[in-house]
Amino acid sequence: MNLKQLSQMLGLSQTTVSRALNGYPEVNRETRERVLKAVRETGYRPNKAAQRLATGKAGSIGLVMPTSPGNSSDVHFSEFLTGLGEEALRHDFHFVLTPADPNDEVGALKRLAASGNVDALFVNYMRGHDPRLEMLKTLSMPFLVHGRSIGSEPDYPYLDIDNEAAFYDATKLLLQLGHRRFALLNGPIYLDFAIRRKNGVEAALAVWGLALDEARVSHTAMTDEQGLFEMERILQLEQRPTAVLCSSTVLALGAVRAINQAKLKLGEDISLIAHDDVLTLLKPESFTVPLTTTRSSLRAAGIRIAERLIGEIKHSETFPAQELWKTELIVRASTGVAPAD
Amino acid sequence: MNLKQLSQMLGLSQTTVSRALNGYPEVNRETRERVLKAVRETGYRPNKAAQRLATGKAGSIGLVMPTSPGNSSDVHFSEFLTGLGEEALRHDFHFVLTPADPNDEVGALKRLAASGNVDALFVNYMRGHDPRLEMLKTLSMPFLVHGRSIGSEPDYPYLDIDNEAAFYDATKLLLQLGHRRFALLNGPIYLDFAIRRKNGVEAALAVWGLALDEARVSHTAMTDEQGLFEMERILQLEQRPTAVLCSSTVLALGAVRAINQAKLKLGEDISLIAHDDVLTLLKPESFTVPLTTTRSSLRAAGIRIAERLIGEIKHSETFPAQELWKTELIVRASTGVAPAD
DNA sequence: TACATATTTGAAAGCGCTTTGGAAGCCGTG
DNA sequence: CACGGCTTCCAAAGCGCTTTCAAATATGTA
Repeated sequence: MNLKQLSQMLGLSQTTVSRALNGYPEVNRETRERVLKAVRETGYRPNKAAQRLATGKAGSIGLVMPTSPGNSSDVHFSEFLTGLGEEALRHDFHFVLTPADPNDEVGALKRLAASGNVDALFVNYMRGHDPRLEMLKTLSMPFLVHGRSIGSEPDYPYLDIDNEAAFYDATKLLLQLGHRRFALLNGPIYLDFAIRRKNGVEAALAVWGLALDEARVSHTAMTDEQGLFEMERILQLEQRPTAVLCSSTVLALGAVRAINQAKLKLGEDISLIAHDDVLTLLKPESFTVPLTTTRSSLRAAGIRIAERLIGEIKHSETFPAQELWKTELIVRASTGVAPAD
Repeated sequence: MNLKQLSQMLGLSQTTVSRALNGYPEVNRETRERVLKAVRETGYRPNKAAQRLATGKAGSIGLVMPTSPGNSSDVHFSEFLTGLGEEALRHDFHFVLTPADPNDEVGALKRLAASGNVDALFVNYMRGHDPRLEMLKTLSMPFLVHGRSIGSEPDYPYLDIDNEAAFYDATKLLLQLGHRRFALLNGPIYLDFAIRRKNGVEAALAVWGLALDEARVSHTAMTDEQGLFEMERILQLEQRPTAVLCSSTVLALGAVRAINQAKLKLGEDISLIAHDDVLTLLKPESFTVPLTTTRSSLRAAGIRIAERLIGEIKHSETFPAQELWKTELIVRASTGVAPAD
């Protein structure tokens, strides 16, 4: 069933049917309803390739699948993708995926753009001074960055959360509770968000005239295993910290296990604040001791990013190029007054 | 730059240029070379949408991204995808991805097929009597299954490894070494491969007149954390097993940790065989005690599946509909003679 | 009533490619 | 020389949609 057949069936021209379907105003209400009814009955679906050829729009967003160790296929990425997918589905968009050699992400992106299969690009897992940015700017294809790239001119469209403020505030809370010795379980140091979070912690400490002890900082993949491992290590240091900041609830999962194994009481002997991406599988409120968190939904970010990209493609809408979301500091039982020395 | 311009530039017809590019035989060698040279110089890339409209081939494979807990975004899936991607890249194919609600995988698949964006479908993470099969069969679009679905008529095209034989052989080896008490750390029981692997173990035990004690079996997500957890549990049972079979080296990672923590010697006090998907990040030979494994490369499976699907789409080649790969039993230090009681 | 203005529809021209159905030129053969 | 058969090329007809331009009808105004 194609447009021609459908329009003949209805005794209308292809023009009118096409217009009715695409929501143009200049078609009579009755006619439009008649068309929509027929579509429902026949199950007609416009041919994408034809649409694409006619409009030049592909109806899809390209993304390069990260396959490098440390960020590949982790639970955060999948949570984000779910959001992206939800919104895309709503607009009948889809993703085109290229799994790429981590050493050739720029090339993969370039090929994806040249393939003519996508009309917008999306990148994430930004690094400091990320080389992909330069390339994207030369491309004359809409793109959107999730996160930012410290060290690069911020003249590109992005959606990011205010990582620095989040960790600044979290640290400040802990400082106010009397904590003076801090640990930080962070993501890979080459990633932008990790850099900013660390900056946030350091900035808050500086206000109190304190510095972050590098020995109590870890930069690892964001898995619970790493969390366990690093927390165990840090707890064995002399002068163990009384406060811990975690870049993810996944890391916190391991960290909490280490804390329990060390027979320390969370929220009493040691306080912990984690960043909560609102993962479906891991809720900070359902930890034995509910976790204080800085919260920002990764899925919501996915939805928003899809919304922006699709809007740009469809109606060449312009969105604020740069969005910086505030995180929410939610205090639960894992933070308490610092223990007396 | 489009075909028309290119052909005018060359003083040829579009027909000839198109034929030259697509490798048709009825074009003079000189002419073809002239065309190819011009393509290289101008950087001409045929418009995909137009090709697709003209040929009806989309040049892409659809897949539904599993987002359900337990199989979402795990390291196995990403390894497989890398293989798929490698081969696809070679043929200028790409994937179209739909993240789906785990309760509506059938619907997602259907929409993907109807979208006209793909010309073949791929499914994996097969379950017993998988409902997706019925749907795929009605679709008149090539598809390929990774794995099989026990309980369904095996009349669909698939690529699978012989899970039953793999675990049969592994168990047999252990039996021959004198082991009599077995544990099995398996994947989720609703997944086909888990069912078959368990069957393999039981079949081998039956030959010796033994049965698998359900208390020593676990069905969990294939993470190292679960491996650790379950192995700890099993080691605390009275009459602990002397031999362990793991459905993945990832599970084995945790299991080995539990074994070490229990101060047991791998390959002496307790033997272990894991199934090795040849993950880039986790090599059984680099465990402290190298692991005996049943090996079959997940990435190779990805490559083969892409090859088959793309071949079918491009040249309507027909491949053997059903392939069952044998796994390789590789003996290393983690298996030894059963300890005297 | 006549004319201007909305409102609604349609014919036809693409979008950039593939492919069908010839046709031109060349060769060898009888 | 005439003819069939190759080889090599081309004109033109789609593929199924969108969109421009124009026409037809309905509505309002003087």
